[in-house]
Amino acid sequence: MDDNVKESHRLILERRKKLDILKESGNNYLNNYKGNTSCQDIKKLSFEDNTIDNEKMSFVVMGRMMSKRIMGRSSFANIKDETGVLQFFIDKKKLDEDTFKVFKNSDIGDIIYIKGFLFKTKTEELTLNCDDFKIITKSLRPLPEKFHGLSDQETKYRKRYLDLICNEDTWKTFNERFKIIKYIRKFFDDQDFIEVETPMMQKIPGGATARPFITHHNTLDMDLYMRIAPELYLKRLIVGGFEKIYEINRNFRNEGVSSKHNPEFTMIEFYHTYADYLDMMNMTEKLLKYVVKNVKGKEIVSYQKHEIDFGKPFKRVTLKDSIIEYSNDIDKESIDNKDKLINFCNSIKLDVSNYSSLGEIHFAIFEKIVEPNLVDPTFITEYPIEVSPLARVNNDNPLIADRFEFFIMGKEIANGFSELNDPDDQSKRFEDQVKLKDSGNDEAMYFDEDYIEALEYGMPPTAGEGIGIDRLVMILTDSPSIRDVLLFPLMR
RNA sequence: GGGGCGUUAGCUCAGCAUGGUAGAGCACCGGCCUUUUAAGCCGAGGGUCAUAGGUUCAAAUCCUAUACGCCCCA
Repeated sequence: MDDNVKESHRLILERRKKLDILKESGNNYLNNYKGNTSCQDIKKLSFEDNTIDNEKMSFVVMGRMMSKRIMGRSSFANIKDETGVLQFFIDKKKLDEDTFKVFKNSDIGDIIYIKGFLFKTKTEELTLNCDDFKIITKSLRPLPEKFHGLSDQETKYRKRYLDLICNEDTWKTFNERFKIIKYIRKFFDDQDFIEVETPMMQKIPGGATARPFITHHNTLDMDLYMRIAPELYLKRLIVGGFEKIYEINRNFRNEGVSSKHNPEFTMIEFYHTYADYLDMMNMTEKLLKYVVKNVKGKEIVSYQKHEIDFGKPFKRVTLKDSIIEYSNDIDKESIDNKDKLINFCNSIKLDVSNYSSLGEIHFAIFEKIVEPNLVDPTFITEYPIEVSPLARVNNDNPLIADRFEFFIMGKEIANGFSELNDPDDQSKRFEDQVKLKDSGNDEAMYFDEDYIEALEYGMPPTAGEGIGIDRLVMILTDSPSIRDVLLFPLMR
């Protein structure tokens, strides 16, 4: 109650008084009013094309009033709907007295109904000349300032609805986000992939190395984990007979919050039987080119003043070659020399004392010196087997997995591989993960016996991949922070 | 976890180095105004200067701590 009184400062009280006046006249949160067109559709019309016939046409637009310019007898104002903004005109002498009073008492932010015919102003702007005006929903709080809008980052994130009302850029970003997701779906649907759903709450969190969130089921008195990835369930479906599937959904990882990390984030994972990781790379390249073409309408996308060319073939480099390329001190001779590598790590202040294998050290070096530099769309291949516990081992080299990761602007966008379908090998890999977990690595995987059992029934050779949707959206919408592409990012 | 920056009217921001009764624009309220578009002109109102301490005759301003946010690093 006290909070309410405190919140009800003068601006709100004034608007509440206006609401009371509306209520007295019977206009109490009206409904049952519908527009017959949109701001955008009106703007497509023109007198020159003879697409406007004021004799026969009466336009009704519903939306939010965004600005108001009163000049005695005549007034101009703007209405905004989902499609855009339209100017309307009010002539005091033309409206009946009560209706004009309603307009006079309207506030910026009110949801309104306007009806009238079209004309062109001196400055050639198509404008709706109103013969009726109603306040449909009273807005009790003043909107942020009309010119600067809402620019406080914190308020933008916490009160996203205001950000959406005031900032065209925000509106555009989220429209693009959902357009990107739409085209990703279309890409897979058109190739007869089936969209499936798998558990968000899992007894054993699997499919990635990450710390999970724990939750609790009361009546079963059982702890459950929010999923860190859907992977192991999707592969159970492959065992079950699905051959092409995908899932677009949220994953939850209990790690730090930063401009690149939100505790919940969206991934697509997709699986294709009788395909391998090379097929997945080709498919990824096709998918991204398809999405960029359809969403951006061009091949070159600029991100934070860098130009990213999606038109040319994506680079493909092995992990070891990438290390050699981005370090001055390591060459073909020393890349597999552990002592030299450790010396190099010390020289770049990279602590690898917890790692015993060459593969882990390679991977650590890669993450530190190569990853941030992968600006152009680039596939990295030949990942060490130790850091790829769910991937199939390469036929020719037992130290590497048939796996790739894909990077743009130093961000890991995708991770894919030929799936490990040998249950005994998978069992050993899980055991290695459990050892890591026991030695204190709380991101290591659990042993999932049920999954091993599924593999024992036989999973056809399959390739699978996950793509981080948020990071992709960041790049395609030129957004510096993941929070800019999440409607409601987690705020403390 | 470490470092830097920030928090002043509903919104966007000055003011702070050098302490002396809180400022502007937008919004809102009243008046004028028949083609405006950041409309204009005249007038009025609006503040726990993030929070809690401290220094001082006196703190938005200096100091300390805390909260929240942003950026960089691990």
